[in-house]
Amino acid sequence: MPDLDPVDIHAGCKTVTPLLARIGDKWSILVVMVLSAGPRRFNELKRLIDGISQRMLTHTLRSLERDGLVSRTVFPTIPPRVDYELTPLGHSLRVPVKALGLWVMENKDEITRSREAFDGRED
Amino acid sequence: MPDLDPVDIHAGCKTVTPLLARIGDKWSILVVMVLSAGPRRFNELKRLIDGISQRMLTHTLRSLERDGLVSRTVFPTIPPRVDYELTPLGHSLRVPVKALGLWVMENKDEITRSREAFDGRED
DNA sequence: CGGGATCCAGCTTGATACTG
DNA sequence: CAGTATCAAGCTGGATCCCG
Repeated sequence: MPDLDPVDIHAGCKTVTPLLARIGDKWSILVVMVLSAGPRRFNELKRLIDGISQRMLTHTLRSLERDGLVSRTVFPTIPPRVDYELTPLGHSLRVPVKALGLWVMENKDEITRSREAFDGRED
Repeated sequence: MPDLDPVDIHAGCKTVTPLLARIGDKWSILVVMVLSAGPRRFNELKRLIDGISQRMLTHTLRSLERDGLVSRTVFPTIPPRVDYELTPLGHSLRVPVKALGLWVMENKDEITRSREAFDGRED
């Protein structure tokens, strides 16, 4: 499959890039990976994810929930308890993301060297 | 490989997320995919990539070049001619990106439905 | 032709304070 | 405990003009 048709390329990228942008934001992948071990409560996530603010954790979880990657379960107790868990869709996303992660691990040194070479030849 | 260690997860994500953010920007994937068919000149790319501004094409190409995904060749003719081409590293990136693209194609309907359901239950 | 320089609007992220 | 509200800073992307 040569996929050389510019129209196809555009159509394909317009659907893929938004997802890449979504999971490329500052915290989404981290949240997904932490949740891959099992359900977690809000403050549990906040503790496990070093450096995230309350606001950004809320935002990230809302976005993931909206896309159907994470489910939110409220226990009407006092104090309130809310569990977040990866949906099957969320779990399935880990497969291609891990493939990309593997690519990065295999090539990050080359990328680093390329950057240093590029930055070095600024006269 | 259970990868349940929070430290490992953090370490892994801190290396993967920056790349995701890079190729998740507005134009990078599109440029890479168009270049996968072979080398192109600057204005050729600008014509092929609908809607990109001169500034963003320059920026995107510079970033990709810095990371070693794209090579830049200048022909000292008049008028000047500059060819951009995917490096072997750039070509290899297409594999995991296509895997992610496939995941999106398979699940975009479910994502769309989830979003509509989520937005619908805003009271 | 292939850019660089400048300016600006909008979005993303974070700090902080408050609430049921 | 699990958020919401508000504000501010920084970054991204686009429009426009200029240049060898």
